[in-house]
Amino acid sequence: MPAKKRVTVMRDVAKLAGVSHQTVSRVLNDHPNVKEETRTRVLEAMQSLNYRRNLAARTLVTRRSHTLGLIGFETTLFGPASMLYGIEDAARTAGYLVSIATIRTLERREVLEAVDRLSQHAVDGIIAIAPKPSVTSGLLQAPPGLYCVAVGGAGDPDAVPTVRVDNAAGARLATRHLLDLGHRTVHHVGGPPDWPEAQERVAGWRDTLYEAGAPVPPAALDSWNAEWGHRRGQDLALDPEATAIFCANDRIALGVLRALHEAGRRVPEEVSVVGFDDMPDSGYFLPPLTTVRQDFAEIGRRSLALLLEHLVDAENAGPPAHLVVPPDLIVRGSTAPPPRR
Amino acid sequence: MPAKKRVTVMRDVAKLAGVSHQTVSRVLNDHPNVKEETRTRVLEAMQSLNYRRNLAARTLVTRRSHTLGLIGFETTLFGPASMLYGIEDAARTAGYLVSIATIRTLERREVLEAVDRLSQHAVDGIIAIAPKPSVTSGLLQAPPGLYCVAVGGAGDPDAVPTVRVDNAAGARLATRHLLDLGHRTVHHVGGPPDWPEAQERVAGWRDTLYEAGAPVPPAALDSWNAEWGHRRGQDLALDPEATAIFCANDRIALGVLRALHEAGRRVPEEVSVVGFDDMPDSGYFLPPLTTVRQDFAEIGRRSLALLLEHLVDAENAGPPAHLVVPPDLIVRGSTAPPPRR
DNA sequence: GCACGGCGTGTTACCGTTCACATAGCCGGC
DNA sequence: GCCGGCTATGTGAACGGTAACACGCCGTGC
Repeated sequence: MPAKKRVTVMRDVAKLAGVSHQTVSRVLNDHPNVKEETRTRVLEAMQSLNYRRNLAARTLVTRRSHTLGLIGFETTLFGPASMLYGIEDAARTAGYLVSIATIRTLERREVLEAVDRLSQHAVDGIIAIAPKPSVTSGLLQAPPGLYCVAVGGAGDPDAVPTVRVDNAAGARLATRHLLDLGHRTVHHVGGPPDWPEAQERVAGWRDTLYEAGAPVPPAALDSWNAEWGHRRGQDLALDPEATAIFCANDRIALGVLRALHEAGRRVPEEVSVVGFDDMPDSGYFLPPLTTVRQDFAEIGRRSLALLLEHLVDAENAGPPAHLVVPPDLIVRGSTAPPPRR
Repeated sequence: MPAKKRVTVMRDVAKLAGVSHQTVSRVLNDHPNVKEETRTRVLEAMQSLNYRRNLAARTLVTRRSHTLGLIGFETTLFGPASMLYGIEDAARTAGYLVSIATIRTLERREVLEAVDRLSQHAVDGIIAIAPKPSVTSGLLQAPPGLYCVAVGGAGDPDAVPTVRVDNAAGARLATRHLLDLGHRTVHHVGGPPDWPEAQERVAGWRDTLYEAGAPVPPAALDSWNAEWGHRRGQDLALDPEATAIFCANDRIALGVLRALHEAGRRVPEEVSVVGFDDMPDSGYFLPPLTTVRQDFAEIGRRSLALLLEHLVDAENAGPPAHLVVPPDLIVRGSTAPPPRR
C-alpha cells in the first residue's frame, strides 16, 4: 500500500527543522524570542515542504477567522458593487478575506438571517451596506462580541458605528456649482423618499438654495432609476424657467438628459444637469455628465479601519464612531451658464 | 469572581438533554439511527441554549468549510456583479457561504495569489469569473483537491470545467431578429478584440449574415464602454446603408444611440439598434433597448452545481464539463423594419 | 438455546493550531 | 558562588467538533 498522501502540517516542518512545533508556531506569528538562526532554519523548512498553515485549526483556538462578513443589498447596481469592491480591497490589504451575504429585501428578518449565517462562519466582524434603518437595527441583534459597522445612508442610532458619504455636502457642491454659474435656482429630481441618502441630498440642495436666497422649487422624489428621471425630465422640459437640474444619481440624470434632448432643450446651452455617483459611463453621456463622485475606496478603508480598531481594543470602546467621507464634484460638459434672455 | 461567560457547545447541549455529545452530533448531521424521542429532546435542548455549532471545529476535522471562493474581475461592472450575485444566490440556497477575492488585472500572477488566499482559508472549491484564458490557466495551479470552475468567456483548455453564456447564440438571435425585420444586413460594434466573449459575438453575428446570404460589413472591435460606442456610432450615422446595428453590449449601445440621435438619425424609424446584457436601465433608454439577456442566475446555479457534483463524488471524475447557458432576446422599442426607400 | 445482525448510544481518538506553563542555559550583581 | 531574571525552547493541554469503534439490547432464524 502506497504511503498515504498527506498535507504537510506544523509537525512536519518542526521535524525537518529539528525544533518543536511550538517554535514553528512562534516563527509564524512573529514572536520575539526566537533565535535568528532558528528562524531561518524553520522558514527554509516551511519553504521546502510548501507548508501552509491550517486556518481552521487556528480559528478554532484563537476565535479569530481573519474573515469578515459583508451584508449587501442590490449588489448588482453600481453603488453597492463599488462599496463591496472598496471594502474587499481594504480588507485584502489588511490580510482579511471577505465573505458576502446578500439580502434580497431590506427587511429586518433578512438582515438577521445574514448576520446569523456570517456569525456561524465565525467572521471577526461585519460590515453592512445599510441604506435604510431596518438594516442597522438588524445589526443590533448580532451576538455579543461580533462587531458591526453600517456603511451607507442610515446612520440613526448610537449603537452601531457608521461610515457614510456626506450626501448633503455632495448636494451642496452640485447646487452651489449651478448657482455659481449664474442660474437663478436649481431643480431637484430626487431618489426614493424613504431612503435617508435621498433625503440628505434633498436637504443639502434645499439648504444651499435657502442660503443663497434662491427660490426653492418643490422637490420631486420617486426612485433611483432612469425611467423616473425621464418621466420627471419631461415635465421639467416644459418649464422654461428650469435651467438647472440636480439629479439624485446618474441614472436619473440619464433619463433627464434623454427627456430634455427629446423635447429639444439643449444641454448645457439651455439646461444644465448634474448627477450623483459618477457611474462608469457618465463621462460619456451626451454631453458628459457633471456629477458628484463618492470615494468608495475611502469608505471601504474607513469602515475596515473602524472594525480593526475595535478588534484590537475591544474592551474600552467609547460611543460608536460616525465617519463621514466628503464627496467630490466632477465638472464635465453638462453644466454651463444659463442662456441669456 | 463571576462565572466566566462561555458560549454553549455541544457538551452543554448533551448534558441538558442527558445524552452524549456524539448523539448531539448525530442529530445535527441527520444520522439515521437516533430515536425520535431522543432527537426531539436534543433539539429542544439546542433551542433553549441557543446552540450554534462551531464551524471552525467542524472544518478542522471534516476538511470541508462549506465556504467557496469566488475570483472576480471588475466586479463593479454590471456583468461581473451580476455573476457574483447569481453565484452567491445559488450558493446560499445550497448552504454555502461565498468568500470573494477580486483581482485588479487579469494577469496569471494575480490569479495565483487569489487562489492561494482562498485555499488557505480552506474553501471547498473556487468559481472564477474568467473572461480571458490567463485566468483559466491560473486556476490550473490550484492545489490538488481544490476544484475550480471557470465561468465566463474563456473556455479553452480541457482541464478546467466551464460555464458560460452562449455568446454566439445571443449574437445570432440579435442578428436574426434584425434580418427578419427586413434589414438588408447588420453592422456590428464589438468589444475588445482580445476577449473571447467579444470574439464569439462577432462569430455569431458573422455566421448569421453568411447563412442569410447578407453582405458582411467589417466588424469594428475596441472596448466595452459607451465612449467607443459613441465614436463608432458617429461613423455609422454617416452611412445611409447602415440601418441595423448590433452592439456587443448595452454600454456600447448607449453610445451608439447617442451618436445617432446627435446625427439626427431616428431610432428605430431610420436605424435599429440591439445591445447585449440587459443592464438595469436599458429598458429606459430612449428608445428602450432591444437587447440580449444573459441568465446570470442560471449561470450561478450551474457553476455551483458543477462544483457540488464534484465535491460529493470527487474520485471518478470524467473529463471536465462545459456547460453553455442560452441567452434570450428581449425585444423593445429600438428595433423596427428598415425605412422604405 | 444460541449465534447473529441491526439499532441506539457511549467512549475515545484525532483534526492542526495556539496558549500556559515548565525548563535549561546564560549573564550580571552582590 | 549563588540567585534572580531574561532568553530560547519544549511539553502538554485545550479548542469543539466528527469518525471509528465498542457495547448492550432486542428480535430472528435454525
